[in-house]
Amino acid sequence: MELEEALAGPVEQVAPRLLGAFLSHAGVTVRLTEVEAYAGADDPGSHGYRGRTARNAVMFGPPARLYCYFTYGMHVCANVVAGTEGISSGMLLRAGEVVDGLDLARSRRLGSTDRDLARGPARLCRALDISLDMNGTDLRPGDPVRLELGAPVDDYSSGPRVGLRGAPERPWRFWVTGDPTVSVYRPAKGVVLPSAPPI
DNA sequence: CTACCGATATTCT
DNA sequence: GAATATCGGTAGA
Repeated sequence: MELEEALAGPVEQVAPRLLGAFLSHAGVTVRLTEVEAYAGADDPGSHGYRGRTARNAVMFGPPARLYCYFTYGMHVCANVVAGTEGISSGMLLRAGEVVDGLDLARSRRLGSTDRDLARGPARLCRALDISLDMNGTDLRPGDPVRLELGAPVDDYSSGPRVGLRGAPERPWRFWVTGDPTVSVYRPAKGVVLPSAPPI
């Protein structure tokens, strides 16, 4: 119940609360260092923008569940659903630091340095062995994928989301300031920023 | 470090 | 047919 309460607010306010939280699955635990918020019918960048489909249905469900999707023909990305049931939302888990199960994570990401094990949304899913089968599963203790909030991280930054052509002005990407495991900023093809990338 | 490119499923136009 | 909430490889500075 505690987790649902913490995730009940507006997604752009809840998202920073995920920084420093611990996500565990299949023997690996990651400390989240970077997330992005997506919400509602007025957010063109969100999968829920054009209404409910088979893929995004979980975004419209109750909070504290996992929304997994398949993209670019080969990658799985994971979100935590927040807000209120009936209004689509999701917080994309973009990056984290492996704090437990290091050897397992390495074996799933052969050739990667430790820093890059979960540096990126699809990499994070591979390090944790999160697959599409986990779409819609609960995140409470005792469930296969567990999310535990840590102490709130005060020193975080925000900026435009990665890889979107629509609504780049919404600074709904949040990351732990200065953390080396935060993923590199890759703007969408054709998007030019007015100035240097945010720090 | 940055820049480009190919792989490739699902969704949307 | 085109775009996409991406990654890993290679090339070059």
